Amino acid sequence: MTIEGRMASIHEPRMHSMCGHDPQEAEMFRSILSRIGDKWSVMLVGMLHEGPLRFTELKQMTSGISAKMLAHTLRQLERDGLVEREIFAEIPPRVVYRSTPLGKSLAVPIMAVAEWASAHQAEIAGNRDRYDAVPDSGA
Amino acid sequence: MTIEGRMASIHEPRMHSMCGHDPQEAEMFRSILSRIGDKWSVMLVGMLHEGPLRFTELKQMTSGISAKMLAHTLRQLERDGLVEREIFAEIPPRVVYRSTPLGKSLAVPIMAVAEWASAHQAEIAGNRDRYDAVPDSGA
DNA sequence: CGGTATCCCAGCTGATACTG
DNA sequence: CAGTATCAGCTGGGATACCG
Repeated sequence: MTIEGRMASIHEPRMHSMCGHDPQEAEMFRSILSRIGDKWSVMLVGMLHEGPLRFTELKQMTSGISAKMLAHTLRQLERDGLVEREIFAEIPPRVVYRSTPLGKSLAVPIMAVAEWASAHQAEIAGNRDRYDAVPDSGA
Repeated sequence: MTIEGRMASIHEPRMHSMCGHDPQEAEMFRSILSRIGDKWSVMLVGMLHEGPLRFTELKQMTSGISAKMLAHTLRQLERDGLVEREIFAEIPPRVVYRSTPLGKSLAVPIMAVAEWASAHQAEIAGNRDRYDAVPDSGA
């Protein structure tokens, strides 16, 4: 093994070592990634990272989401321990969602990915257009 | 606004400002996130970040993936400009996939998320078990 | 080896209507 | 306000068979 190889193995995380172990761990790993990547989770974690919000506020900020999916996604995030739900016994009812410490810790790498997506969306849109326009690269 | 609040607004990215602008940009943003979060993309980007691999190697390393989904996911990543495909006109055929600079740039935040997932999988598994076991938090 | 074509089902998602 | 219930459509993704 080269010096560079050894240094890489010390400093850089390796994807293979994260998901290759046993099938159960790999499934857990993937289930977390797919939770992160589903249609609304990232956006909701990002929203709640900035402060607690109620159901309707989240619905208004997250344009396009239906009440059903908002409730469903929040239940998933709550199940994973990423958000907390607080119900106020009032009329009209008030429910506030807030990020847990675990949720906040996820928000850090999440926001890095979101920043990447934001920074490269024009480039990716261009790549997609070029790919879709050309039947194959050589012709 | 507090000092902390002002510093946060300068230094921290805000999710709302990334996806709230116009619907088209928001859709692009979400399409990138869902690409990142789909069942296999993250794993493949991670694998290829460590070096070029051929189709069969990827298939073997990424346990559980079908040929169909491997091909499909690689096409998507190629379309986005995240991976490159090189075909060698040999018998038997050989096709090598490698990460592009754009793909490598994505690998950085991707690996951070993957590390987070790896580090917290036990905690999340525990949270899920507890959530599933208890009908409601008070009872 | 490195795919594609086809079939098929589970589950995600939206729309609508209803409730405490 | 903050949901749930139900129906229905679409898509993701696996199994299998086949091709260059």
